Amino acid sequence: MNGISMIQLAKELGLSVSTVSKALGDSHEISASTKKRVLELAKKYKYKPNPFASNLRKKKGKQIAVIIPDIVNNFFALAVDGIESVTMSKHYDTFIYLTHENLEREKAVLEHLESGLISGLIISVCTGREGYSHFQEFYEATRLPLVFFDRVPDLLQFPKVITNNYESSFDATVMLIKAGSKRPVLISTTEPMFTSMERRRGYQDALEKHGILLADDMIIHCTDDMEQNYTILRKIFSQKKRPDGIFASIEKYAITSYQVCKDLKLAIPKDVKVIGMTNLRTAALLNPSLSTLSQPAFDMGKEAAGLLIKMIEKKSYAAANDIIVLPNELTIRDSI
Amino acid sequence: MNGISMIQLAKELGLSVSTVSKALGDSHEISASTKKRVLELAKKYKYKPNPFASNLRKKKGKQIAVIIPDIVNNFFALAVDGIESVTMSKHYDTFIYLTHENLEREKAVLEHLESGLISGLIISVCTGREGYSHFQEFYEATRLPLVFFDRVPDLLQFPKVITNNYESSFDATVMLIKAGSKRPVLISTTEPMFTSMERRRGYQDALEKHGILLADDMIIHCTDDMEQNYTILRKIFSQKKRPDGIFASIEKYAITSYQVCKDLKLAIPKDVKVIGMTNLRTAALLNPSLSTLSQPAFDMGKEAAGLLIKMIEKKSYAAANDIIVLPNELTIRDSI
DNA sequence: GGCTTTTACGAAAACGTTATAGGAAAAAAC
DNA sequence: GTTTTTTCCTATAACGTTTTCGTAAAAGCC
Repeated sequence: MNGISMIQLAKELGLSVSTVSKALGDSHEISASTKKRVLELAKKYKYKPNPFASNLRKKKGKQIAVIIPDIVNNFFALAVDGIESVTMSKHYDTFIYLTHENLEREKAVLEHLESGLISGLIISVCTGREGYSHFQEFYEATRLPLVFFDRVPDLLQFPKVITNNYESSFDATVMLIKAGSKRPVLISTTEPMFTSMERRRGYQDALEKHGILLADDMIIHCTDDMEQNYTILRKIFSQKKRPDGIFASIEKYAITSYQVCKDLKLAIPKDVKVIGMTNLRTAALLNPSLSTLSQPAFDMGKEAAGLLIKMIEKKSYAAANDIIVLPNELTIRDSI
Repeated sequence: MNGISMIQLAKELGLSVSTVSKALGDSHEISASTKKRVLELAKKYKYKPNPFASNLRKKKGKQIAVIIPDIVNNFFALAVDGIESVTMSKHYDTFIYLTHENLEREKAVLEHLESGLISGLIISVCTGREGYSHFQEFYEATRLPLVFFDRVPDLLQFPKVITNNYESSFDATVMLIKAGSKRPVLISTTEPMFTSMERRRGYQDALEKHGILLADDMIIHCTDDMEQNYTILRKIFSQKKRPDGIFASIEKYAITSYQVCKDLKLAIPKDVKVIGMTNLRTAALLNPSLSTLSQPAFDMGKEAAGLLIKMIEKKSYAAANDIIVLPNELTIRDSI
């Protein structure tokens, strides 16, 4: 419909289509002079190879997909930024799909991508109790390289980019305790996930090490629904025997915690000390400034994309169940 | 490489490829019984049409692209969320490209997309003084539908989704004045852009209407570089005759304004009253809570994507230089 | 029963590439 | 001068669809 095709180029040059194709591919079979002629005419007409024809013939393309639960979240936005910085420089195109923590949607996207539209996949899974067999199935069906980041399925043998969740959660909890919290709670997701498990382990071990008994109600499970979370937290913090410390293991939960404390007129950090796992740019500007455990989101995206492209381009990279671990950063501010 | 092809389906069914193709396309040329047989076998083998072959033959596909300056920005993240919600439901795939306010990058992406990879394009332009001829050229070359949102090139005849920037900026400025600001400044971009012009007009007219003389230094130009902005603002607010009100026309500027006021120990709203044009979810939690003029980002994305897909699917939709105007929302909090 | 129309399918071309195989001319080897 | 090798190009067959056209058989019509 739009631009000129290789066939037309060949015709005008008095060459065969295969010669033009090879010339554009800088093949050694083509003489320097011919290459020059071809390149010049191609440039003159702004020739662009048709990606569909090319992908069809080569049975692969330079398109990858990113599947994440949410984009309105600084962590994922930064990760996408990191991914895009790599795909851009390597001349890959990046599809984006949002699951909104909906497992069915995640499965649907995966099934859709079985068509072969892409050559690789970067995923941060949505919370779901049903296991991760759909990823395995996707891989069996397509044999496409996939890389997980942050929210990874621990049982599957795929390359992953994660952070030192256990250690940094341990440290964050210790900070809460040292700041004077006698009864710090963990706000976690309802769904079992490797990431949250690790954070939980860090939290628990820190409590244990400091002789604090872990009561059942000290691990608070929240959902993806902010209003529901508000209700849950408000109820807990309205109790007489309310917690005096919060380790919010997800960005959203930190925000809601602040909201609840504000509405219940609980002073931070006097009444409640808070550390939030978040990449909010405004953390320092909150009232009071929020102490954060932030993930190297941009770098995680970069690493994941770099790994994926390496896998796509080098077939040798078969035994790729690498796990890249990057460190989280603990920033203490006024909320503690 | 992966799944089964139509050819194999046809072979197993004892039908021709064309019959299978038509059956899967629910053509009237095919009997109900045959359709049923085809569908059943296709389902059994989880047949997925090869999108490259299909796109090549049909000369179009169900892929669109989104080009935005930034994703680590609540406004654009929400817009992408809105776009994705539509493309997802209409079974389109969405490419994402980030320009980071780099005009060369924007041009490069556009040129890359001239290959025909996509069937439509949604853009929010990056700040740049060189005009917008590359969009026109892209359109001439591809005849592909494009929709602009928020940051639109006012001179080009393309469909656009914008907000009532003039009116809402007027209102926001009036609020600052009524709150007692004698000398409210506008923090704007260095680059001339339709959006910022409109906001500026609203600001100016509000001043004029309230008898405040607009001095040269009351419109502060900031860039994309947050550190540089910090320096600029700090200098201005360190002066003896410093401003007593801020209308930050971009999310970033609001954050930096807070940072500067905090560092200079200027009390908000006592010393400086602030309204920020932003979609920050944490606006209410800032210290003090930030009064905002927020854009209906999600809905803008939805509208833009809806419009684009309508244009892609109905060829009749030629004279599409619609302009959809959505209202901004002014939320007064403690910063004023 | 002879005619036209409809139904239901198949053959083949096309979409624009890339890869394989082959071959003429030029260069190198002896 | 003949043989071998290298250089440089072409023809052709894919890749997996969709679409156009053609045509038997079935159905409708009088």
